[in-house]
Amino acid sequence: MFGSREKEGPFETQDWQNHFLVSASKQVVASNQTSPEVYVLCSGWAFRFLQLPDGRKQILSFLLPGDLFSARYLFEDRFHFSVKALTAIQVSGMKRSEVLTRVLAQPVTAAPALAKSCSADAEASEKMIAALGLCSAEERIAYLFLHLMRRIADRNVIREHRYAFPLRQQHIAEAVGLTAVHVSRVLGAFRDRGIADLSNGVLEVLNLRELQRLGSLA
Amino acid sequence: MFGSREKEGPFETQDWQNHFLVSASKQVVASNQTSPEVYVLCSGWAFRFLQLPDGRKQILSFLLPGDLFSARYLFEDRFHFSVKALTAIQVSGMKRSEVLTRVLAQPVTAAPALAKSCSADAEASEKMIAALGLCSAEERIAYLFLHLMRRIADRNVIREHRYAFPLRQQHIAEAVGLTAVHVSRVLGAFRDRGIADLSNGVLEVLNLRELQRLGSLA
DNA sequence: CGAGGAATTGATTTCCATCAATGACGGTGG
DNA sequence: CCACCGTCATTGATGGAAATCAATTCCTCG
Repeated sequence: MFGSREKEGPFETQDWQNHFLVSASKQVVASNQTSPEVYVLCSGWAFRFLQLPDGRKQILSFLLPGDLFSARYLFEDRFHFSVKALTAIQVSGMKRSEVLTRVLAQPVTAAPALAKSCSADAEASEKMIAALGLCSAEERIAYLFLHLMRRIADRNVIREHRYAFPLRQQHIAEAVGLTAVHVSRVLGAFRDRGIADLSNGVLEVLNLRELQRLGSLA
Repeated sequence: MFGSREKEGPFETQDWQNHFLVSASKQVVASNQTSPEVYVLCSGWAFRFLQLPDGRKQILSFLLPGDLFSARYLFEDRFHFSVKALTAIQVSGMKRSEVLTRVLAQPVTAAPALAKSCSADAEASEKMIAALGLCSAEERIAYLFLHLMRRIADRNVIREHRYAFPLRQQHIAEAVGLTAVHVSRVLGAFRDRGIADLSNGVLEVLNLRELQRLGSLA
């Protein structure tokens, strides 16, 4: 595992902590893999996904800086998904046993924080189920944009409705259950209708109201 | 809330515990509702769902006897989904504060159990995302059948590949993102091809291999 | 017996997939 | 510097899976 990760000496600061770099498009963890560490994404974008034996791939969620790969893996050592770097990323791995000891020593403060993280993940998953089960192509893509915009805005200051957005159309397709060709058509329609423009890794929102009307799910 | 639940005297055994009955098709909790209690399904089937303002409805999961409405709601008092009884059911409500106190008093034993429950929920949600994003109508329905069969088999002894299965075709449709009409056609095809027969609330599996080939997702 | 929900079946339409060709870049090496 | 290449995006033509519309049958239950 981590076959192609690039370790850097200066990051090895503690025996229970472990930083490394992964370049864009490289896989970070594989489904079914076990690991004595839990991971946090420190910089860049990544995504979690499932892959079927026949090659079909479903992106489950995108990971942004600060995200745990998944909060629930504090108590489980086998991954049930794979993770791939979207951009070049920095990852921090921490010994599970160490983290667990610290968490269990402070249950009253740690438990709600963990629960909150799990709960947010679960809520996002369930909203995605609704989007996939109920919504049209346009609605799904609008939903994905709004969901990611909110998460980005929670971390960064956004100017002029412009968001750094390193997704290829193929990633959007794999996240919302469409083909890349159809994603291209929908994005073209969004541009033509003055709703949003995703080009060159930047998402520019031209008509937030309309985007919300399509993708709010609320 | 619980506007139409039927409370029964004999069940009021403790001040922090609270049993009641809900008849088929009645809603048990509403999205956005808060509650000082956490709930366990004691008998019958129910389902969790999201509903959009325009009326579209997505079933998130089915609840079987023994299921918590959702493990993560130990730490949160606002539901992010609604629950409806599929059959007549018995529900047990327990004071959240009471349960929480007991859990936090025994973090080393309770935390992994809770985590396991959350993890199972999350894994199921993510597999459903993959099914909706990647699979055909036949594959999705086969997946739903296999998933529920496994959960039923964990609780009951199953004879001759026959499972009590109180779902209407409309429920299947709302769970896997299809219309009831199309579900009818697929179920008809399953019968014609000797794969499975769902009639009168009983699912009979005629060719498990083929059902697994369609719906295993593995 | 009649009423209403559930399932089935047929006809048609719609949305998205598929197949295929082209253009726009950005890097690479001669 | 520019020909070459691979990746990504776009666009058109066609096909297919599931939705929609509509009619009929089958139950169950009052």
